[in-house]
Amino acid sequence: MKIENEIKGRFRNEYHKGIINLTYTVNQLNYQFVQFLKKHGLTTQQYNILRVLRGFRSENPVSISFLKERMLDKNSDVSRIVDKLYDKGLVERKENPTDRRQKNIEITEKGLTLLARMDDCEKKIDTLLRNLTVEEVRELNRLLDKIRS
Amino acid sequence: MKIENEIKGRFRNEYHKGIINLTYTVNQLNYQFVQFLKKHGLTTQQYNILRVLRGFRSENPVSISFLKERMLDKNSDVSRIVDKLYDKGLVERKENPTDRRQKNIEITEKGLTLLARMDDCEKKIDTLLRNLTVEEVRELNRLLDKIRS
DNA sequence: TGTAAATATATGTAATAACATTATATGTTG
DNA sequence: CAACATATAATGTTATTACATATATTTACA
Repeated sequence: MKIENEIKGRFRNEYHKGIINLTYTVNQLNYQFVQFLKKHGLTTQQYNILRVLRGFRSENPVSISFLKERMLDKNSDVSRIVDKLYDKGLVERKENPTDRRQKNIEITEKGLTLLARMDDCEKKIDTLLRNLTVEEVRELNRLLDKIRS
Repeated sequence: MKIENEIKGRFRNEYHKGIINLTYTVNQLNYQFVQFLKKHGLTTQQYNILRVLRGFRSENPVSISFLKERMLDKNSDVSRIVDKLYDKGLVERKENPTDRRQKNIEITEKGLTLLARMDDCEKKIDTLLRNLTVEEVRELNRLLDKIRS
């Protein structure tokens, strides 16, 4: 549906409509995904961190700031998000012996098992934009990159 | 910058990249705007509600649920957002005599004065997508509408 | 070496969001 | 009209976020 009708708004111009449309669409997509993750007892940020940990588990153990760099929101309170995951037994947290300021964070077996059960989440993510053709998604990515350039 | 480099991520496919790119870009745009509004002591939601109230002030007074329908996030806790605006003297809140379940919310003179001082906010909004041409914004809007269709 | 600066993480706190529940009012239907 | 359903807003509660500050460690360098 056109954004004008969905939020019953009045727009000054195409740029104004664009920014509202972006926000509204992302809110809506995010809501779907949050509900999905909730079934597994995770927040979006917790899920993202688990995935990064799995992605790097064969390499060196990673620090809090390493995780932070990979978060969509650079202000994320990774320390406390990891805390939550630790409480659930999904990650291990040890002092880094070579730099005792840092912590080595690793995903546990329990964490890996949970992610495995959640593989449908990834499928879900890839279907959120299913109404677009590949070319359209490519064009969307180009436009988004340009917005931030 | 390309999204791959900004979040140091690895994407399964164009669709996956698209959803991450959307989220990341909106987060970034939103952050800019939040910092901007903060100077005036308002949150995004408070600002949006004030603008709707100004937009409709010549018509009938509006209810909490009317405001809710016009929020980008349909789950917004409008009751308490209006509370904050009321505490600041920016809105008036009266019982609706024809349906006492409802409240009539109106923007005050003080609220209007604040919005007038904030007109640069609207200019700011219209520049957030300045890197795109009008045609590109139009295409962006088309793609976003299609995502939600 | 001693001291200041920088780095990595954790904590405190107040504001906000998410979700369920409650309170009041109105609408509907037998 | 009584009983129940629905609508509207407010409240309670818990978790999360944002931002500032604290603590511990390492680095730089006079």
